[in-house]
Amino acid sequence: MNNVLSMEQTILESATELFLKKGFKATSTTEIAKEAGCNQALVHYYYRTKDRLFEAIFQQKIKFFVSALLDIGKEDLPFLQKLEKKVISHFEAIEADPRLPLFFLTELNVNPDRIETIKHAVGNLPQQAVDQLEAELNSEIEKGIIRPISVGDLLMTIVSLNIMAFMGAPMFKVMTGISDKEYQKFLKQRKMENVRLVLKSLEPEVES
Amino acid sequence: MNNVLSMEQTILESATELFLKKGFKATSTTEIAKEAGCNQALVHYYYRTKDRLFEAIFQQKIKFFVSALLDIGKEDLPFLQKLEKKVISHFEAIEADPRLPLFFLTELNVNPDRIETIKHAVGNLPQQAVDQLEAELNSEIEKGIIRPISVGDLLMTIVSLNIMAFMGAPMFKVMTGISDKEYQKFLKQRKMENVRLVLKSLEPEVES
DNA sequence: TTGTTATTTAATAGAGTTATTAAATAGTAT
DNA sequence: ATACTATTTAATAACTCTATTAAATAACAA
Repeated sequence: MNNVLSMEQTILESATELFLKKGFKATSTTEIAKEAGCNQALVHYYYRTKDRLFEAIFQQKIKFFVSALLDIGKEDLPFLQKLEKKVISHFEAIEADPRLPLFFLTELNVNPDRIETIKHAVGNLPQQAVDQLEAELNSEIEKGIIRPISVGDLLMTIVSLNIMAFMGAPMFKVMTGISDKEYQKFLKQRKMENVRLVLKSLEPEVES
Repeated sequence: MNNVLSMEQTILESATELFLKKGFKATSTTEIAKEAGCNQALVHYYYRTKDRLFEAIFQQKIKFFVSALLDIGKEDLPFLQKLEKKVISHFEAIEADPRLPLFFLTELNVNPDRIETIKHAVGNLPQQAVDQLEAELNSEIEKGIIRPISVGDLLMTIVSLNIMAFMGAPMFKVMTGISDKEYQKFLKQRKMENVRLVLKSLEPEVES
């Protein structure tokens, strides 16, 4: 609880808040300085350019987000139980900062070059995790425990359900007309709903 | 195929492309004019302010998007078949312009006031559609054909799966390392995968 | 206290932004 | 051809933004 942060840190935190809230382009270094309580030139003294400052934050957030999603439970549980845990921890990782998914998607859309930043920040961690999941998945499929499904489809399902539960809030509220409080209630039970959906999606088809 | 659009129309179209690509803040009226092939002042002559121009486009796109999602098949089909059709037409509506969901979410995030624009543009159409779906849903639940589920959960599932299939592309590519071409293949089969997932999610639970 | 380095600020160049105004050009009706 | 209106442009006011530079202040070691 060091309440006396260095100005360099304070600037980083103010910038983080503003970039997450308004995006790269709509945030000015003047604004960041004002928020941090310092002269605008100081922002440039510590981080040289607005873009470098942004990159530092973007990279940090990507690392946090990806590693939160990929720390694979190494426990030796049955596949479906491990998967359940994974869905839950993924959901909770997004819950920890629900602004991140939209932040990444937006900035990647405006400036696709930042994909390189991501690749550099996360390395081949995702690829490894996907490969491992795929191996386990195929093993279960062969055993007939779950229906044939590609690892891409499974991942897309998990990520879609979990991310949109948070990111889709504004749209969802408009469509259904529910209040913030009701949405909080909705979110509380949505985590287990997503688990149920994912597990259901793996059940072998019943021949009709 | 009227190739000779009025300059007013040309400006609107150029602005649409730029706003969709780079967002409100990162697009300048100068750039719009250049793209349209006219003087910058002309943009203001026709639309007065950048914000009014944006609002016109935002409203138009919201109307297109929402109505595409809500034109409920009035055919008298069994519920699950109607639902299947709905999932498919929703998917295809997004496919028609995959940039729209991220566009709405981003601009709504930067400027939450635009929710009013949406409400004004779509009126109570969504509420009506949701109510109707809810009635049909509850009727099927009572009949025991599908498991108890809230209309919110069902809608969230459909919208999540369909939107993220497109919007999540950059993230998905980074995670799995697949190419654009492979992603196109993935998308082709994803539509029916989403239908399967939604229908699966409604199956009554088997008592264990 | 003096010298040295680190932190912070004021000032400003240079570019880009929105929006307005008056003038120029094109189009059309009489 | 003349007058009237619609379209388009040039010019510019008033900002805001990024980045740099030199100067001021604070911190600290000798």
